[in-house]
Amino acid sequence: MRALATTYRAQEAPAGLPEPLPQPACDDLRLEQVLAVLADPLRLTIVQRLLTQAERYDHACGWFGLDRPKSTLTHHFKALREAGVISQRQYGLERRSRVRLNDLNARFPGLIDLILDWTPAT
Amino acid sequence: MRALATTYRAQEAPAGLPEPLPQPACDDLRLEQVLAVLADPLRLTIVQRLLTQAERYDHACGWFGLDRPKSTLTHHFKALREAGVISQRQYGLERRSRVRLNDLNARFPGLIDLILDWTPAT
DNA sequence: GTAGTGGTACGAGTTTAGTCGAACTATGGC
DNA sequence: GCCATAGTTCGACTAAACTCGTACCACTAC
Repeated sequence: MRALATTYRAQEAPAGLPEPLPQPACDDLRLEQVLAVLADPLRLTIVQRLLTQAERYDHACGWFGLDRPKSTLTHHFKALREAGVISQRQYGLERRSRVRLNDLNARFPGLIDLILDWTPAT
Repeated sequence: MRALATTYRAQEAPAGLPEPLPQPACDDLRLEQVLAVLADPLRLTIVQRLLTQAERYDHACGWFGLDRPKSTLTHHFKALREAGVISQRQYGLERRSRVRLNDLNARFPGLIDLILDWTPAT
């Protein structure tokens, strides 16, 4: 599965998109915070699915089909965004997420491969 | 600093050493647990120092010069060992630690480089 | 207008993690 | 035996995190 990390295209945001919600700059990403936010299985699932199954540009949190209340999902997506792992843009009603691939590869090379190789506990 | 990860010799334990304290097998290492245990700055410091400054085989926890009570250090070393990041052997009075380099590189390639590249927050 | 949708914000309950003091064990030197 | 040393274990406190219900907001369709 690791080959995906390198073949996964570093998607550039098309022009005219909504601005991303507030997020830490690439230089401000902290390894300990990124690790902490990825230590949760649910968040690891979210990021892995974004990496492997996001065909289009990005996805709203309903797309993941996670069986949790909305307030729980909001909590986890916010944690991922505040740690700098994902960015989110507002599209009318929906708030769509994508992995900050370029920034993560620049700051923490190899991290994406670790996420791709992960398999949830049985 | 990243070059160290590949040049760092994968030390084999000499024969006749004390057995390691109980620790998870290589195949049982869980990424989410390893990330959780590395999300703490103090533990990240411990592992990084073991990787970069351990000249001999391994080191007791007093060697690190960490300004914390012994019970706190015991807690963190135990967390690292139970997550599979370090192994510990009893040498008379001392309990010496080393990073499980071979196992970590086998299961989570690239992780060691992330630890080596880390710089503590100012 | 109303209703439905995608999501946030707040707050509470529960759990987990970090910190540390005090008491304890085990080893080695004398 | 005594004493110092290296570390553990226990318990308590505190802080943080996860979960989730409720209320709320913004937008769209009708």
